[in-house]
Amino acid sequence: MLRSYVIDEKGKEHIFLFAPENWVMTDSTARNTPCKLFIDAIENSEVYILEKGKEDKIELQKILNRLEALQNRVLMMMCSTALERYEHFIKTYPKIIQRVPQRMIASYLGITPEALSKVKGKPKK
Amino acid sequence: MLRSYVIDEKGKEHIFLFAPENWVMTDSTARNTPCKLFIDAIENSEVYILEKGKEDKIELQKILNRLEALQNRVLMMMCSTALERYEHFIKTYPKIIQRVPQRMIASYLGITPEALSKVKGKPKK
DNA sequence: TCAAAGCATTAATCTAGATTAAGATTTCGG
DNA sequence: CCGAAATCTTAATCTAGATTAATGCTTTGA
Repeated sequence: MLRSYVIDEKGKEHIFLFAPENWVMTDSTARNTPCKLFIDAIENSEVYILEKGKEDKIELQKILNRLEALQNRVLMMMCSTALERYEHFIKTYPKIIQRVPQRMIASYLGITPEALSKVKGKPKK
Repeated sequence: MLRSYVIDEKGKEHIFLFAPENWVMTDSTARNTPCKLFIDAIENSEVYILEKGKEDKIELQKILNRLEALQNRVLMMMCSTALERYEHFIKTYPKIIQRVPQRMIASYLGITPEALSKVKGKPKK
C-alpha cells in the first residue's frame, strides 16, 4: 500500500491517493516540471517502476479508471460535506479503511482528524 | 467554449471543467454507468464527437494533460483558500476569465458568487 | 425607449469545520 | 512488562465562506 501526498506552504500534509495492490501510483505533473507529490509506502510493498515518458506502456483502461477516480474526487470535494465524503469513502473503499490510520483517512478526505472523529459519532440518518 | 457541471441533490450547479478551443470534453464515468456531468456550450462552438469506447483514438498526450489538470484541481481544492484558488485560476487561465461570467468562475472555484466578489476586493498581498 | 429579468456587489448573520487544548487509549522498544 | 510516544477522542472557541437580503447595473426584447 502506497500513499501520495503534498505538503502545503504551512507544512501540512494532504493525501492525494492511496494505492493498494495493482494500482498505478504516479505524480501526473508534466515532464520538465518539478513534481508536487511525495510517495511513500505505508505497508511493505512490491513496486514496479515505469520510467517517466513511458506512459504508453500503461494499459489504457487503467488510465481511464484514474480519470474516473479523479473526476469523482473533484466532484466530491466540491459538492459534499465531510460526513458525506466519509460515508462515500467507506462504501467505495471498505478494504482501505482496515489498513490505514484514521488521521490519513481524514487527510485524504480533506478534513482534520478531530473533524473525522466527530463525524464518525453521527447517526448516519 | 463548453462547460461540464454536476447538479447536486440540493439542485445546485458545480462546474467541473471549461473547454476552450481544442480541448477534449468528457464525462469519465465508467461505461454502463449513468453519466454524472451535464455539458453545454457557453459560446457558439464547433464540436467533434467521439464515440464512448473509442478513447484510444485520443492522443495520449491529451489524456496525460487531463490527468495533470485534475491532479492540480484536487490539490487546489484540498490545500488552498478561495483567494488562492482565484489567483491561481487567473494566472493559469487568463483567457477564460474574459469569456466566462463571474458566477461560473465562482462555481468552478467551488465558492459562491458573493464570496468571489469579496475576494476580488482584496489587496493581493 | 422603457420595463423586466438576469447579473454583480455589499453587508449582516449563520454554520461547518479548523484550531487549540485536555484527556484517554493504543503501540511498541527496551 | 513497563514507560514513552503516537494516536484517537472530546470539548471550547474561532473563522472562512455560506446564506440571506437589499441595492444598483447591464442586457434584452417588445
